[in-house]
Amino acid sequence: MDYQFAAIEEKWQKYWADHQSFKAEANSDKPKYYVLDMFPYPSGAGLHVGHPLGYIASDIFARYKRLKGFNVLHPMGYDSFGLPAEQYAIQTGQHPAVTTETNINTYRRQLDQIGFSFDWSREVRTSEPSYYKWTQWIFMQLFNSWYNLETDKAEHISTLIEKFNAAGSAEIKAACDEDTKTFMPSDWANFSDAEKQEELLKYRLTYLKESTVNWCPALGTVLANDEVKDGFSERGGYPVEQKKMMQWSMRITAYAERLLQGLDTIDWPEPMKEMQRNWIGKSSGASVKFNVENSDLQIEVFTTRVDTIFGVSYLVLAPEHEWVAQLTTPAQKAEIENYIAQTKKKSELDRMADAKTVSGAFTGTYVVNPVSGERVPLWIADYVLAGYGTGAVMGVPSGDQRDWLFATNFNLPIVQILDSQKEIDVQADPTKEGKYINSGFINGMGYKEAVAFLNQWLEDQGVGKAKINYRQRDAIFGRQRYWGEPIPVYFKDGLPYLLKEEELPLLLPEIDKYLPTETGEPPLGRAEGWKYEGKYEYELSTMPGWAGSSWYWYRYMDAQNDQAFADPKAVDYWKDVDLYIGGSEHATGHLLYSRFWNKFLKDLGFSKEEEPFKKLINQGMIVGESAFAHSIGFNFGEDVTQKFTNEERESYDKIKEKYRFISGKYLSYELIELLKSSNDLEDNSTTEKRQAILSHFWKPVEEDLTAAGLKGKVNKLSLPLGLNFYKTHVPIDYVNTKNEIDIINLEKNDPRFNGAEFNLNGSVFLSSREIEKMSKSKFNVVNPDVLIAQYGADTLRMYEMFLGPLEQSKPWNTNGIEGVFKFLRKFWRLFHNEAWEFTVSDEAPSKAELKSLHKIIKKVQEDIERFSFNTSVSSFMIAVNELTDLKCNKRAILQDLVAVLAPYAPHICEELWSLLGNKDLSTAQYPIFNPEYLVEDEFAYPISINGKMKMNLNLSLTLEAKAAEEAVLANEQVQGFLNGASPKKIIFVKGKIVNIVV
RNA sequence: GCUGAAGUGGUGGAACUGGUAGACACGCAGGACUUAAAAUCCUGUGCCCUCAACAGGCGUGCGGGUUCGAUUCCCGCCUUCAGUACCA
Repeated sequence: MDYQFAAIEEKWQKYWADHQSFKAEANSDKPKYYVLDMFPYPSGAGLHVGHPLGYIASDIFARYKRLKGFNVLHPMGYDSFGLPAEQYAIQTGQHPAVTTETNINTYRRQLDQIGFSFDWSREVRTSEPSYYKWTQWIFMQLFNSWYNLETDKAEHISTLIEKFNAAGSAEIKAACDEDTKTFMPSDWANFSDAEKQEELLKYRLTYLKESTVNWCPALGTVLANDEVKDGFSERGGYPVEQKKMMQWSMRITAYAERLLQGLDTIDWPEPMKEMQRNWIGKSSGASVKFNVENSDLQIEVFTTRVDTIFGVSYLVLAPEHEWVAQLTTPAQKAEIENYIAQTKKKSELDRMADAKTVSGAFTGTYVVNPVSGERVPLWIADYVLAGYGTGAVMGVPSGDQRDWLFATNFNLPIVQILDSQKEIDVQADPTKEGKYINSGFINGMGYKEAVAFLNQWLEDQGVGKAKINYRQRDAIFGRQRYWGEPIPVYFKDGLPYLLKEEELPLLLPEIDKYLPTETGEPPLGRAEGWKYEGKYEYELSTMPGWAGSSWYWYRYMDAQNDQAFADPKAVDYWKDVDLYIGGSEHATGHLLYSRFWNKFLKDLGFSKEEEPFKKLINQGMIVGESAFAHSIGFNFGEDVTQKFTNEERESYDKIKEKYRFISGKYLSYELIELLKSSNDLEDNSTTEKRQAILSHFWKPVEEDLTAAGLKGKVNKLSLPLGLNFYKTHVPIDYVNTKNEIDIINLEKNDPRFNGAEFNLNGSVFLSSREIEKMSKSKFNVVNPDVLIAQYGADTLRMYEMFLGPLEQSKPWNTNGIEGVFKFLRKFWRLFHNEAWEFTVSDEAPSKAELKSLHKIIKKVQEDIERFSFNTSVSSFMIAVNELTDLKCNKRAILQDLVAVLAPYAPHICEELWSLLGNKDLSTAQYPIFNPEYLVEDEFAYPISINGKMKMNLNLSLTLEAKAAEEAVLANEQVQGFLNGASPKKIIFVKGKIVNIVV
């Protein structure tokens, strides 16, 4: 039979499901290997061809590892809490759980038909109570923990209480809030329960605190820093503002250093690591305290250039700094208040766009430089951020360009501090070279010496010390939304208390609608009678999207367990993820939070590995090729010498508006280009063509104008100035590879184009193309279902791999898919005779056949190990082409070839494998590569003269340099190329090249 | 601005440690089969000069350098993409 992909694929997908072919067990003599995909959010749109790219790669890898004798865990699940289902619920009243279930079913159907080797018995869904019970449980562990800086790990909160009981708080070294109290053991004993809880909250790894958050009014919720891009929400693109709110936070900053250090131990793409490093933003410097004149206050600043401290000519506070009001003198009060008001008006975006303009206001107060005793003015300016460092900086104009601009703008002194600084009257010179001048007791020192000396001096004087600062902030954990994990907390006397472990899961209550309450509380405030023990308020925020995804790889290890998030034995066996494939957009979100929770779980002894994902590969995004139909419209002016009556004016404006965009009439793209082309340097025929098009469109305008009695009072503007160009997305299904639009069907089937007129004469109608992200609204989504129906899953899998390197982002087009399909048919035909009957021979293979086979065994093995899937597809084609030329149908060759191809095209390979008389591929092994078959006695050496390749010459591979040189020079053709010139030198690289230098 | 990645035929891309640039595939052109089309098969296909062959010249973003030899290494520049941005 011919290659019947549909029947074959259905058959084997059923077989795999029935036989649980890919079920992994946590006990095996084989070494373990854990291949993980980033689990999807099941959106309503279903899968497009870009989604499976990473899944196909990981599936090939998983199947390959099984053939190589590994016990492979390759699971899949759904990150099923999220915003779209909730917004759909707000619009339609449909419960998010229902929408989610429907979407998951679509995803599952689509995933199944691609033939993935997932162990579905381990499926997880983050929105299932049996799953989020353990997300809540982890939250509770975090609440019950503090970070001990002495042991450098998280510990149970009870060890902190013991320390309070034994020695009070003075000696505690913890990652905690800044406003912790200093107290003696006796004080602690006398604290009321509420006071104790309040104090402990400042140490817990998840805590409630008044903090400045990113508030998104349109979504009605707060967002984490990584969910905000350029002042807009990542999802939905709504504006985000800063707001002070009581919020749950995760003390991820406690782990900043370990998150940074861990990056050096994992095999991740360098850009990913770099993004995380930037996000953590470690900088080392010093903190210095400046005394405020006529006050007890000390302003602490953080600087990375403590060596420049003698060059300080002013200090700046962030406008939001809490001391601004009390440090402003009465004389300056109005100015400062005015400046703060102005700053507040600016949105985050304005502030960023405004980066180059210098602004600020003087408080009237002076502070004292602790090293020089000099008094310098205290300013406020919005270039200082309240959220970073201490919200106060010292200004050193000679060494920092921003400080230089500020000083220049406000006439503050610019003091040179290093003898090597140049042209500081033109711009700042941030050099660290040279010796210090004008710098008191560090004069004459070099950079390193000065920093060490100053840090010590500041510490001795008690006015500062060396300090390491991180940009990363604690992660805001609460979301004012419905469709998320409820936080297992209730409030008693305004203080948060955890539920008991046995009370988990705290189920998401039913509510009447999915909007905030009338009093502005989160949607959970609508749940009637939803109270702990019938009287205490539950926390009304839910967890953020990243909560459920920050530990899910552990759940796959033991997905059904209701006693623990996973059996410790399973965790001990599977340990960590060996290969993780997913998009790079999760660099500072999911991947960072997951590393954080993993380290925490390890500290508490629930897992063993410091890092969860040993190797990470980012698949590139597949983007779409949108198509556009173009239309035009007119702008026209009026004859200024003739005045309009009111009536005329009115009808003129109407006509003007009507023809600004001429709807329902489209022009083929080459005509649009013609219209856009300039008047210069063109022949008359173009001008004529253009005039013809335009007069066609202008005719109705003229008629309308005449009817309104406006003829002669209106000017056609010169072209192309007077034209407007418009483009409309056309569904790409109606556009062929030559960019021709099927206008008949488009007009019939797409309501937007009903009754539309295309072109002037019904000729071929061209669209233009643009590369855009695939999305429904751009009508450029390619659905894998269609391709699978046409070519089968094996072709789709191989084609997606053939498209290019996995990591590279690339536009999708279906141009080459025929080639891959033809390859699979050709492969199928190797096993069949002319009449499409399955025929293989048991003859011994020839040397050439063995060579082809072992070349591909070696190549594919190497390619998969370095994730170069596209190159192995080419190699398969070469192998099959070679074997076809050799007319090879020998079992000894073909059986091994099937095993090598199986990870890429599993269905066709299972079929052939069983036709060859074997059980199924789960019993197969990857063929052993034998280098003997590739040994050659001869090699066609490229002979080059002065590095230019001239010819090939067959030489024995046993020849060494001397003999080879002689043989080359003895060759007539070589002599011909040399043309009498005598070689100066001959380079001979065995098995590679001969180069003759003349 | 900073950080990172990348620029190769008409197109997607290959060349893994400096050693035959353009594998494999698409597209295109020509041919076979066919009444015809589709499908299939065969041949050619980087550019330039040439009727053509032989031969030659030019070619991996641009300009230099190192080397017997550079897509690969070094220096400078240009372009594109991604991330990030008043971070003190």
